[in-house]
Amino acid sequence: MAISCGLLAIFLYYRLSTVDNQLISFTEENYLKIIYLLTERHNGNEVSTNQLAEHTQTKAASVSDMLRKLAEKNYINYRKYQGVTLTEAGEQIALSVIRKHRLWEVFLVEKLGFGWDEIHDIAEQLEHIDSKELTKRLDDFLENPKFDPHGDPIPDAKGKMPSVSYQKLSEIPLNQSVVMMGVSVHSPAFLQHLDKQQITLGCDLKVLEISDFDKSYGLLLNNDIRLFVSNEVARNLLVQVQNS
Amino acid sequence: MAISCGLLAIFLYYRLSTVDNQLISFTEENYLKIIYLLTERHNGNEVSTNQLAEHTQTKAASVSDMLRKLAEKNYINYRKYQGVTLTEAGEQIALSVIRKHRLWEVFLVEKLGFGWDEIHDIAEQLEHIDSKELTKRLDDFLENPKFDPHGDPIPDAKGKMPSVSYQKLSEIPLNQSVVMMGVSVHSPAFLQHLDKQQITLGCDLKVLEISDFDKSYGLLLNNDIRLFVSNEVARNLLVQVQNS
DNA sequence: ATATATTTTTAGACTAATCTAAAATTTTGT
DNA sequence: ACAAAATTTTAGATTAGTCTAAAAATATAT
Ligand SMILES: [Mn+2]
Ligand SMILES: [Mn+2]
Ligand SMILES: [Mn+2]
Ligand SMILES: [Mn+2]
Repeated sequence: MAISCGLLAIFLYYRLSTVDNQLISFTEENYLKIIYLLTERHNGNEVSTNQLAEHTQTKAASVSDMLRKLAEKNYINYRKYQGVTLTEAGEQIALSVIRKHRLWEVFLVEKLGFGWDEIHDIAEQLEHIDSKELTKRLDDFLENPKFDPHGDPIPDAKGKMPSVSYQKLSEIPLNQSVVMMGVSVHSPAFLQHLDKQQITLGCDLKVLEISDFDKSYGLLLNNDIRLFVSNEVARNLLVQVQNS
Repeated sequence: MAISCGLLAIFLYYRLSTVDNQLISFTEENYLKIIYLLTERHNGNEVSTNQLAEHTQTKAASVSDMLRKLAEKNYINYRKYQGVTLTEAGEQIALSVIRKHRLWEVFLVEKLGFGWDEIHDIAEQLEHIDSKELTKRLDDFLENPKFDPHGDPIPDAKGKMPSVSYQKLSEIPLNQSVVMMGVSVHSPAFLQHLDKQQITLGCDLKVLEISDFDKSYGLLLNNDIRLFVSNEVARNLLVQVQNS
């Protein structure tokens, strides 16, 4: 009985980063991850302080402090009032965190049977577990998945994000058959809404009509079922034309 | 692409405890866990400030501060200068952390193929992941293990620690056949030392002699192999007489 | 029993991450 | 182009967790 033994508890806010042996906190990892994702969403444009405040659930003043600190550590390119982008070092940390987040999400769905709407908050915690060997073995255990349960691509062990070319369903011409590849909103409410209509990753979709009345989309699902989804839904479904 | 969505990042030092909806930090969880394990090791006697300082890798002054705080939250019984024990509330938190630690250790060995000497530090991180549903599903996925890879019992979901009755190999009479059930030291060095001699959980051991020269133990392993282990090793092997 | 040694607590200080309020800068609208 | 609005940064505080040094309490040893 009894755990113990010497180094029983070396915990907390700091761990040795896997990237360049600089100390990095959970908080810093989260900022870098969010900057990466927002930059990606804005096609490479700078991320603003207010945007970061919104996504970190803090105030702009707190973000300014953190940006100064991240800039000192050379994780971000920062000119006051001008927004930020990641440096190469910062991007590598962000990609490592995103890789872990998405691998754990695959684990939660494929191995533990969670629904895709239940996993994000748990992955927010697991993404900070620091062990290169663990990530490697998890990746193998999951058979090296390339996409997470929301269709998001998983960066590889070398920190390279696969490029994907998805389009919004709302931008696809009528009667063009496409495959459902991902979602651009990850809220449980949205994902559960899709579940109810049997819209899942990999399903076949075809826009048959756009209603004059409310701009909702009349779809053919899996060449079989007719259904309507709101314009909002159509704009958040990411699809790809059949690759023949 | 892009994760994001509203509550993307609610992180850090505080989470809602699963036990009684009081906020509890990683640090507090670690103190409670260590108090539990040291109390167990001392057969229910109070744990001292200096012992905690050693095991938390901090100084006695820091421990005193934390003890005041844990006592205010009614997680420990604390009279100044007299050491501490856990309250029922504190014990439940400790057992929840220990349960998660040991379940994750089983996962790392059984599913990811880690050696029993490689898992402790990773489990130190994973034990703080806060999701009752995750723990429940992990437990099922692992087929409800009762012991971790070091032979330590896993507390059940209701927070009850199974009682085990192991003896040190050094206290077993000569020629008594016993089963190897656990280790009382968890250092990688000790575990690797056992690996080299093929001493594993569940193996059969019999003390054939205790050397007059250096008090080392001459053993019969699995009714087959003769080997010597140091007195130190014999005192840290936990065994049980065959339950017929 | 009393002096000495050990352990524990307190006092005062520091860092990371956060906040509010105020000042500085940039953007927008006419 | 310039005033008003919005955004961002700075100033000054707060909290959790830690530290060192000093004081207080307890344990030990003759
Ligand atoms: Mn997610
Ligand atoms: Mn995802
Ligand atoms: Mn362990
Ligand atoms: Mn263990």
